[in-house]
Amino acid sequence: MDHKPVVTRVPPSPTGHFHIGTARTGLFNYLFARHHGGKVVLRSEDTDKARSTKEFEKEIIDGLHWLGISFDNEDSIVRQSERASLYRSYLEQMIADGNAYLSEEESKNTPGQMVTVVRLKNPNKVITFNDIIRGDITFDTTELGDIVIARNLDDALYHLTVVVDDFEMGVTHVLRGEDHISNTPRQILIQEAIGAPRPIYGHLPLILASDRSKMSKRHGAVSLHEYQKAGYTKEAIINYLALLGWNPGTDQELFTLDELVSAFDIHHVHKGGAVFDIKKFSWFNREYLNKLTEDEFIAYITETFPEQLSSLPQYSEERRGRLIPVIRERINTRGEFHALTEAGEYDYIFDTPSYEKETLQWKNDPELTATLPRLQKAHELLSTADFSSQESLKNALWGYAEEVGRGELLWPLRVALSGKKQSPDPFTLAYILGQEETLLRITTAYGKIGV
RNA sequence: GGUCCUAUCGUCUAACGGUCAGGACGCCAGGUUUUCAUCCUGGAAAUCGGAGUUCGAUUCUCCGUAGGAUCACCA
Repeated sequence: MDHKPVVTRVPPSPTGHFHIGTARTGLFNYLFARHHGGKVVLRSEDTDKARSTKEFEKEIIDGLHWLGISFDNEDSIVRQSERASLYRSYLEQMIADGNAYLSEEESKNTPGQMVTVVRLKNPNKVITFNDIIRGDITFDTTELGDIVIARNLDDALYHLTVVVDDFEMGVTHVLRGEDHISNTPRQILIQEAIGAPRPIYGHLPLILASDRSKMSKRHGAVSLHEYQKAGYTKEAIINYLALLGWNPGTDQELFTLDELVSAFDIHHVHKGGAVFDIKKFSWFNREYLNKLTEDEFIAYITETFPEQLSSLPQYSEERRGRLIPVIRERINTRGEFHALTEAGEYDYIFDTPSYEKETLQWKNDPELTATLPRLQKAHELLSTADFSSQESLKNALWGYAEEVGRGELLWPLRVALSGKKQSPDPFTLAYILGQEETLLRITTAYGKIGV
């Protein structure tokens, strides 16, 4: 029975690439707000002038948009770097009220230099706040001391800006990473000092690396861009991220963003951290790739790296086009597609394969020459076959294959066409290669066997 | 180390105090027209430990243990 409309916020700090964890926290704020018919506001926490950049800010905002996460202040995104005078007025009021004071001391950043920082006058009390995910959490703030809330009147620090902005922007629910739990008591102290109401807090479990520590660069890819580049679709990313630390209470696993909005229930958020499992993530990606039409799939493959297809020789557009669906069947991501073609896995489609003639021998045959008549018969059948589809080719050969033995015919035929022991089935191969090349390779095969 | 948080298959997770502890990913086996892949079927796989409350604890309480987060003039 919430009477106040819900307002959540996503406050990235543009001091680095768009972290996957930031994306998830943003997603949860979005889902919660939209589920309750409320608002989500975006705020750039760029008070650290030394580390914040416009480029990072753009990357993060673009990333959020790419994922489909929209905000209610799209045209007036709040930048803390532009609100110094607002923070100054709060600082002055706090000092006037005796809740903060100017303190002249040696700079921690540049030792030897004296500076005048603003410190909060800590009332030294025990604070208990209710976390919608974890229940009551109690801290004794005494040990915090008089925390520094601004480098000077015009240079406010994180804790102050967060509290002021959440208040000014009417934020009702603060959903953030578990790593902020210990920041909460000091922010509550500031709230009380400026007379701001306490929002409802909810601390989300962290995304963990496989060693169960907070996922960071040293564990590998952490930025959204890296996954985007590897070919993870936004649908898969949203879906997988939503299910890390949250469950719908049913067995459903595949969700669109809109479905997540209606299914989202903050009470189904877990307390323990969740290990990021790239295997399951890839499975989600594959699920979404499977929904693509062939044209969409080709667009997907060439989306960010048109040159990826160039690892497949250009000279045979036709074979390339027929090969793509075959590769599609065995990849989860664009990156895997790239790896396969780069590794030359399908070179035999474009270049005459080289192989030892012994490879042509079917395991049940006593000697290699046994395959000779079958290849000749296959050649004969294929000379008049309809090459317009895999099915028609299968029809052309199947009767004979049944008669002489499937493996007896199909095995040498595969090797003749691919030069490999592992490949798509011969019908598919023949279809991709086309009649002329198919017949040529069969001829080459029995030429190898010689007589 | 102080403070805080957490604890169900390898991983993500489900289970009004009463279930054969369920699902998914992955893995293994078998099958689906010859190999790989796909697909289908099946299988192995978990309640951190110890007390207590209770007729009955995965579930509630306490104590351990383990893991994590955080201890800035970063955010």
